[in-house]
Amino acid sequence: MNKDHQLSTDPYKGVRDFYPADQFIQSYIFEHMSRTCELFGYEEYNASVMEPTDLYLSKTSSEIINDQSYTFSDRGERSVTLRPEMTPTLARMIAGKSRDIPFPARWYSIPNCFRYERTQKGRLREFWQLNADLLGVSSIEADAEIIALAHAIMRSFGADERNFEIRVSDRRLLDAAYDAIGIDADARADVTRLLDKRDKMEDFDGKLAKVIGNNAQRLVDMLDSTTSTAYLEQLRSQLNAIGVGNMIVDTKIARGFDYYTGMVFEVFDTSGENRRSLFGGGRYDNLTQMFGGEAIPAVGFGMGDVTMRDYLETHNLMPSYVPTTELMLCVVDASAMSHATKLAHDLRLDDVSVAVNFSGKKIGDQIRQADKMKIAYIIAVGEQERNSGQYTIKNLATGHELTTSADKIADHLFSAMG
RNA sequence: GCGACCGUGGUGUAAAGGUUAACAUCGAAGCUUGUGGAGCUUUUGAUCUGGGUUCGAUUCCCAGCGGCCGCCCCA
Repeated sequence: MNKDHQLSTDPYKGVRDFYPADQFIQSYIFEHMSRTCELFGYEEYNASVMEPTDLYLSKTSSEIINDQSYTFSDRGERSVTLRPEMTPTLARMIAGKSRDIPFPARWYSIPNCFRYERTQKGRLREFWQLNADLLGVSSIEADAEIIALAHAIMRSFGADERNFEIRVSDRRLLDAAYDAIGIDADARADVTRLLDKRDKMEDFDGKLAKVIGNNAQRLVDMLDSTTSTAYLEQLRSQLNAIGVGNMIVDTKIARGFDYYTGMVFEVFDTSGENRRSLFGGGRYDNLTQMFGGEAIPAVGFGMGDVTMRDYLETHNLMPSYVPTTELMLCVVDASAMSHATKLAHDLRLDDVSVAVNFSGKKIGDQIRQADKMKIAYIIAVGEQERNSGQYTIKNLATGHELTTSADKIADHLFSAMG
């Protein structure tokens, strides 16, 4: 080992280590996402984190792929990109087997994605993002289901409807206004991006005027005069019928991306200080066309782990750590070690998660260690137990003890002894 | 890519242009050779990196790196 250069224990810039307590939170978030998706009939899929760079070129601006992605050449001089998002991968997979997939298809995945950019609150270089998509149908019921799914996941985390709201709009509103005013195709993407940031931007009017001149005021007036549409009201009524009561129409919601074609939505944190956007999605009916086949209508959303973790912290919804290890066998002296490992083996056959303490430390230290690891139960194993066949289960939280024979230990643990 | 603030043991804090960088906590050992949470004793362990100013820099200055926050961007 080179003495001049001490290896750092820090993770790479912008990515996280997940120590057991962190991974517990991560798993908690993933499990609620997965479980809720599956309750709605969504099937899980996955893919490699590496994609050919070409996949992102047609759909994405060159600045983004050049400056904000992890792109490198492999040994065969192919250009490879670590996926910055999942949707192109999904479109690729769907288009590749479109004849074999029964539509409508309901798919979800929780991939990690990479973006090479400056880190800040809620934004890291590696994040995980639930992607849930409903493909092959363009009906309003599909739009409603996607929003209801997003709502159900928030509820599964314990979020109250008062603590978040679902702002919904429709890209067709924008397109109609663009048509009416005669904004040319080149300017539309820029105008949409401006509109998307309208509330948080300074001098919005000035910047808009720069792009479309004196049509700016007409456009703003036209959009502001539209408070809702028949479609959005129908969507609201469908959502009400399936338990979603916090949808609001907000025609200022645009979403930054060009590929949306219909309903768009964004979920906001409504807690006092930061009423920020948590995640969102919408309908994109043309995306699979880039693979040359027919267009497959689709609607979906992406929900990031970093933002959700922040939300859970803000609203005191973080779960407390519970280790999967239920029991630690504390070995009183070295001569009892083989007896303890045999007992552990038998308990595992009875489905008990059990660890044997190999430390050789004093029994008190072993108990302290089990307590620090938040393990619920310990059994001291020594000469007494070996001779008598009787074991004392101790609950570390309450201090209660219960003595029983080896074959009854599992039953007692599962019947939630105090 | 731009800007603000920050960088002292594993963690949280303190101090000072000049003797041995302090406190708490955690870790290790013991008081206590079969039962944890308290107490006491002992003990390991730190000034991000490089350059400059200076007799002397961990402290001041510059750069880099890292953190955090904002902007840009957000596929």
